[in-house]
This record gives sequence, structure tokens and C-alpha cells, in this order.
Amino acid sequence: MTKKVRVRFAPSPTGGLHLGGVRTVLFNYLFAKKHNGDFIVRIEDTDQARYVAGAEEYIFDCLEWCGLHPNESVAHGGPYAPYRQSERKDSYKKYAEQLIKDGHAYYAFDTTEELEAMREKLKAKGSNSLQYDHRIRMEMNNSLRLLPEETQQLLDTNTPYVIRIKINPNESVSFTDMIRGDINFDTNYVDDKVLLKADGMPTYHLAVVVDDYLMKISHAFRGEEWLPSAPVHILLWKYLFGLHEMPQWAHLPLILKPDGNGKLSKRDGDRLGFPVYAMDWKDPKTSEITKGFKELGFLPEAFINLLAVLGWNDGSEQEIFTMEELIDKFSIERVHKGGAKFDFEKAKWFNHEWIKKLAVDSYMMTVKQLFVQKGVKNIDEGKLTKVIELVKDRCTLLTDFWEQGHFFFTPPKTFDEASIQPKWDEGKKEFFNVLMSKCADVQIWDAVAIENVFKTLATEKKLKIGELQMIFRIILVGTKMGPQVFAIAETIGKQETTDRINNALHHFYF
RNA sequence: GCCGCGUUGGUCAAGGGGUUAAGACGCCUCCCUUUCACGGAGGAAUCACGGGUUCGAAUCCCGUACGUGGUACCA
Repeated sequence: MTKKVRVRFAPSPTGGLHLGGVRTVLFNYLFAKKHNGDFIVRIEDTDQARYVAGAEEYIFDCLEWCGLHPNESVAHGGPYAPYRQSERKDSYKKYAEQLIKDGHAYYAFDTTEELEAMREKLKAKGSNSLQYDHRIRMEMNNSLRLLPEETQQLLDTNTPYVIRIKINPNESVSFTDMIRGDINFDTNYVDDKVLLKADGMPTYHLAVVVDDYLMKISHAFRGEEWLPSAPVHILLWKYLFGLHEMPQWAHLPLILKPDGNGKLSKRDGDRLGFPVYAMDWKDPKTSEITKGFKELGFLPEAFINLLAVLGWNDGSEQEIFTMEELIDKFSIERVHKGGAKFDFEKAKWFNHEWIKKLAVDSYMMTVKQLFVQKGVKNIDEGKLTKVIELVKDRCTLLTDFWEQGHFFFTPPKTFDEASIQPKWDEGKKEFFNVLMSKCADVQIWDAVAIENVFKTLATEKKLKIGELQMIFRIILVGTKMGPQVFAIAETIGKQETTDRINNALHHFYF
């Protein structure tokens, strides 16, 4: 029988949730759902110095917005609680000590200064490696070099220590990555990583292995930046629980900056004018707010969609996927090996597609909120829905609805008179005066009826319909923009239409 | 420096021995619209380089270059 699929996302609560992080969650989530497995969120807060208040809650808010619901987590509970590593602190030490007992780890008493001195010395010698490894460990202050009594005495006198893994040289560590295939490491280049810190907390390396084992994780997907430390994790699995228990690994490609080189970072977003975090993140120390996709006007469906196809595709030409389709079609083997540069233009295109695709109801309230923020009072939701329907084709971001739809709720304060003036004369003026009274007679106020009245009158007066329509548009909107002019008139209503004509006629200075 | 991973148009990418090397974003042109968009029709633009293997290489192998990640008592 194959193991039940259990995957985890293991963020450390240190700040905003990066889009690369969300993609890692997404791939984990899709894989879990596809195989009827569990998706676990485990908080890796083993570095107390980097702890940021509110970051944990923020991560769950982001996941909620994205529609990525954990089966087990700090917030959702579960049979393997606690899901916060700081609360599991005591469980790691015994594994570290077990490793020492088995000869796979050792106590190291070196101070920060001593470590620095060691690196300086190696540098001076022109060494290729500044690592704490098999080459230099017998020169350091650790239980490998010290006599057992000496070590015991240091321990007895509460000398601060860390526990390091003992990597044997001249061995080969290999594993099969679900994306990259067979990967080999020569242990000569692997260092004796710290497993347990002086404060008693485990490092990521120990914690990830212990918790993946304890939480029965079957597949471990993480960013490519973890690949170099994979041999440490594999050795730990071998020493502690046996390789047959080890989850299957997949190292996801990185998301890179659109210009230059390197991993995409929050700073690139600030610099190039696009979001990197899923939602607005307010730094509790500086109160500085970093914009998120959500607040910038992205739909969660679009955000998920664009992330899914950044480094993955199903081999067909399909680009727009619902979550259900993604779950159905996702396969980790089809994830790319190479990193992908993030393209904000394409990201916006996805959002545009989703604005057109989704039922208006699903985001009407978000748009309403935007209009309320802009100061529009007493918004009729039926009218707003109609407005959205009318202008959604020309909105790329949810925030564009203001620009594209504000004039349905607030009459224009200024007019594009430069466009009207060359066409303006007494005949036009009279046309609009008569139009007002004709409008009053229209029984069923809809676009077709208005167009009818408008065109009949224009023909009667022998005026160019195109010119009149342009002027009518500017009268209603203020500028040359928006959907079909008669649809605008219909939507704002009969009274408002005549009011705006009347008002504009008094405004024109020519 | 050393170690790992990678490399198809500007970007995302399909294709994994024989293809006119898909498609999408963006860009350009035209059509539609006396608005701005949407939409439609076209267009420019790609297998990093050098060696092999092969009748035949974008595809397989080896180098090189370039990119990227790691090299912390951070994750």
C-alpha cells in the first residue's frame, strides 16, 4: 500500500508573503488535492531573532484569499499539533543527542569569534572552502577533538554549545528529484551544518527532517534554493529514520527579476512598480506598507492562475485554468527546471481574462468598496452590477472600474470642450434642447429607445449623427471615453440624462 | 573561489532524433468604432557557443560561455 499523500508548506513568519511562496503553496496544494491528500501548513519559527509580529496571521489571510485551504495548521488544528516549531522545541534535542550517540553528530563549543578567526585563517591560506567541515573540524573546539572528560566538563559548566552533523568525506549522496531526476553530491563539499543552536532551538535542517517524519509527510516540495543543503537532509533521514521513510523531493525553480538577474525580491517590485506580495504587508516596525496583488486589484482566481503557469503547463495551449482544472491537470513532473522571469504585463492580462470570465457577482462587492472609498454614497448594487457588465471588457485591474465607471455615479465637472468647440453651432445647441424634451416622452427608457429618438431627431434636423454622438458622450461623461453612449444614458436614467444635458448646455463657454 | 542547478523569440513557453520550430503576453500594421477599450486580420522576433554521435541534432554525449542558487548558531 502506498503512503497517504501529505504535503506541507513551511513558511517562517518573517514578513510579507512573496509570490514565489504562494506558488510553492499552490504546487503543494494542487498535488495534495489531486491525490486526495492532506495539505499542512507548519510554521517554522526557529529563529527568534527574525520573528515578526503579525506575520503568521497574515500568511493565513493570504492563503484564505487565494482559496488555498490547509487541512492542518496552527490555525486549523490537526492530529499532529503543535504546528509551530517553537512549540515543538523539546522534541528536537533528543534526536540531536541520538545522532551524537550514534557517532553522526558532535558538540561544538566554538564561539562566534573563533569561527570568524577560522574563516580568516582559511581565507589567508587561499582555501577554496571556508566551511566547517571534515578538513578543519579536528582543529576546532568540539567533542571530536576534545577528550570525553573535557567535553563533559564543558557541558557540566553550562558552556554554550551547538550540535553539528558529522559529514563523512568521500561519500556520495544521491536522490531522485521529481522534477530534476537523479542528483548527486560529493560529501567532500558538504559542511558540518549546525543542527541544534546554542539557544536550544533546532536549525531548519534538523527541524525539517524531524517534523516531516513526525507529521508523516510523503512529498516535500520547496524552492530550488534548498537544493545545496539536500544532502544534509538526506543524511539526517538515513541516520534518524531510514531512507525508506523519506518523503519524495521536488525542488521548484525560482521566480526571477524581470530585468537584470537574480531572485525576485520585494525591492524589485518597489523599483519596477508591481507587487511581489500576495496582500498588503505593513511592517510593524517601520509601519511601511508594501502593496499586494489583492489591493492592487487582482482577483484571487487570476493570481492563482498566473502563478500556476509560471513554470508549469499541461502541454496543451490552454492558459486560463480554474482551480478545479488545475487540480485535475497538475503534475509535478511537468514543472520546469529553469527559473522564470516574472512578467507583470502578462500577469495583468490574466487578470483581465478573469474579470471577463467571472460572474460579476463574485467581485461586485469589491468594486463597491472601491467606489465607497472614493466617496460615492448610496450605491445601488443593481446599477453597479449593470455598470460593471458594461465596462468590464476594458478593465485590467479591479481598480480600473473607478476610472471606467465613476461617471455613472458622478456627473462630469469639466468637459472636453476642445473636442466640441469645432463642431458646435446653433443647430447642435437646438438639437440638444429639443432632445431633452423628446427624452421626457420616452416611455421605456432603454438604449434602443434612446438611440431611436436621438437618430430620428438628428435626421430631421439634417445633422451628422457621428458628431452628435461624440458631443452627447462628452455631455454625459465629460471626456471621449466609455461604452456605447446610449447604454450610458440608459444606465444613468432619464432624469439624470436630461439633467446632464441641461447642465452641460449652461457650462459651455462658446 | 568552490559546489549544485539551469539555458527554445524581449517575456512565459510547446516540442525530447526527420516539424514551414506551436501558442500566449508585449510590440508594430490594418479593420471595426466619429470616444477609449474589447474584438478581428496580419507582421517582425527564437533553439547560447564549439566539438562529437548519426544518413539526419533544438532534441543524445562532451566541453565552453552565460545565468542562477548555496557556501550563517537565516529560512
